[in-house]
Amino acid sequence: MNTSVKKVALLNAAERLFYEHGFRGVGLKQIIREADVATMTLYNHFSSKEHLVEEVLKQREERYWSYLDALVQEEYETPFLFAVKAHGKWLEEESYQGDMFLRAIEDYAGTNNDIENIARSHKSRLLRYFQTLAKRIGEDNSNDLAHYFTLLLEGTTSMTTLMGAEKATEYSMAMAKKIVYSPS
Amino acid sequence: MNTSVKKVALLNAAERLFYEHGFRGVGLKQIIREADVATMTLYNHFSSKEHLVEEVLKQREERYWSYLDALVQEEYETPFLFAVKAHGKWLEEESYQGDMFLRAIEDYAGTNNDIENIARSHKSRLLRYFQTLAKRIGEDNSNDLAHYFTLLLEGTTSMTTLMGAEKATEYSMAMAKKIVYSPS
DNA sequence: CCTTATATAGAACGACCTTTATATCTTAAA
DNA sequence: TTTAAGATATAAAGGTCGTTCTATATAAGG
Repeated sequence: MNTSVKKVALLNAAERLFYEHGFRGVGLKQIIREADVATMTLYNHFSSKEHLVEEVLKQREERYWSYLDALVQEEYETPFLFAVKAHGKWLEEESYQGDMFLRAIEDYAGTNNDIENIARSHKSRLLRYFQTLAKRIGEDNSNDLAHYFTLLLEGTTSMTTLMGAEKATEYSMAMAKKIVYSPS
Repeated sequence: MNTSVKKVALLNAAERLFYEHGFRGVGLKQIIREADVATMTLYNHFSSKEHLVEEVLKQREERYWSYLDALVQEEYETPFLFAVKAHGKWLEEESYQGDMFLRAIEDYAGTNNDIENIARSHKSRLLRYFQTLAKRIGEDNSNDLAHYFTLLLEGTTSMTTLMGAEKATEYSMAMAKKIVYSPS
C-alpha cells in the first residue's frame, strides 16, 4: 500500500476546500475535520501547510491532464475545437469558480517560489500542448495560434466564474471557430 | 476637506498590498505601517477590514473606468479594438498580476456577500459596456459580440500574469481583429 | 513475538490577527 | 478662546493560526 487512505482523504479535502475558499482562507483545522483525520496524521504525510498546497496542486494538475487527454483522443479530426470543448467540460464539473493555479501564482508570488513554480509550470505546459497541436496541423504561424488558444481557455475559465461554464463555453467555442477558420 | 489625506493614504496602501498579496495575505498592521497611520485612524475611517476591502474595490473600479474612458474617447472609429488596447495599457501599468475583482469574488464567495456583489457588479458593467458598443455598431449578433470581447479581456488579464502585459495584449489584439473582421 | 508504520486524542506553544479601550495631542473653525 | 473633530501612541482583549509534543492504540510483516 503505497498511498494510505488517510493521505488520499487529506488531499481530496484540501483540494476541495482550497479551491472553494482560497489557500489562505482555509485552516488546517478545517481540513483535518473534513478529512476525518488526526492532526499528526497530516503532519506525518506533509511537513507543512505549504507542502500540502504543493501536493494538492500536483494532484490537480494530474487530474486535469487525465481528464483532457481522455476526452481529446476521442475525436482526432479537429483537436483545437475539441480541446476547447473538453476544457469546458472540465470547468462544468470541477472548476466552477476560477483557476486554482492562477490563484496559487498570485497568492504566493514573492512568498513561496516552490508553489509558484509548480503552478507556472502547469500553465506553460498548457501552452506547449497547444504548440504541439499547432505544429501537427502545420500552420505557418503555429506559435501565434497556440497563444490564441491558451488565451481563449484562460478567458473561458474566468468567464465561468461570472456566468457559469455552459454559457462561457458556448462563447469560447464560437470564438475558436472564428480563429481556426480565419485567414492568417 | 471632504476626504482626509490619511484616508487616501490608507486606501492607496491597501489597494497596492491587497493586489500584491491577496486580501487574506495582508494584515492591517502592514497596511497601517505603509500608510504611516495609527491603528485607530484606520478604524475611524473604516469600521472593519472587510469594509476597507469594499472601499478599495470601489476605488479601483473608479480608477479603471476613468482610465478606460479617457483613452477610448481618443479614437472613436474602431471602439472595440481600442478598448482592447486601452485595457492592455491598464494591465501594463496597474494590473501586472491578475484581476483584483475576480479574486474578490473567489475569496469571499459564500463568506461576504457585500464584497462579492461589488466585484460582480464591476464585471457585469464591463459586459454592459461592450453591449452598448455593439449596439451602436448595429451588428445583428451584438450580444454575442459583447460576450466575445468580455471573454477576450478576461483572457488577456490572465495571460498577463503568465507572460506580461505586452505579449498578452499583442495576442489579444490579433484575436480581436479576427473577431471583428469575420463573417457572422 | 517483535518491530515498524500508521493512526489516534488532546493539550499546549508562540505568533499573529482583528478589534476595542484609554488617554493625549494638534488644529482649525466658530 | 472655546470647542469639536481628527490623529496620535500604547496596550490589551480575544481569537485563530500553524506547529509540536506526549502518550496511546492498532494492525500487518518478518
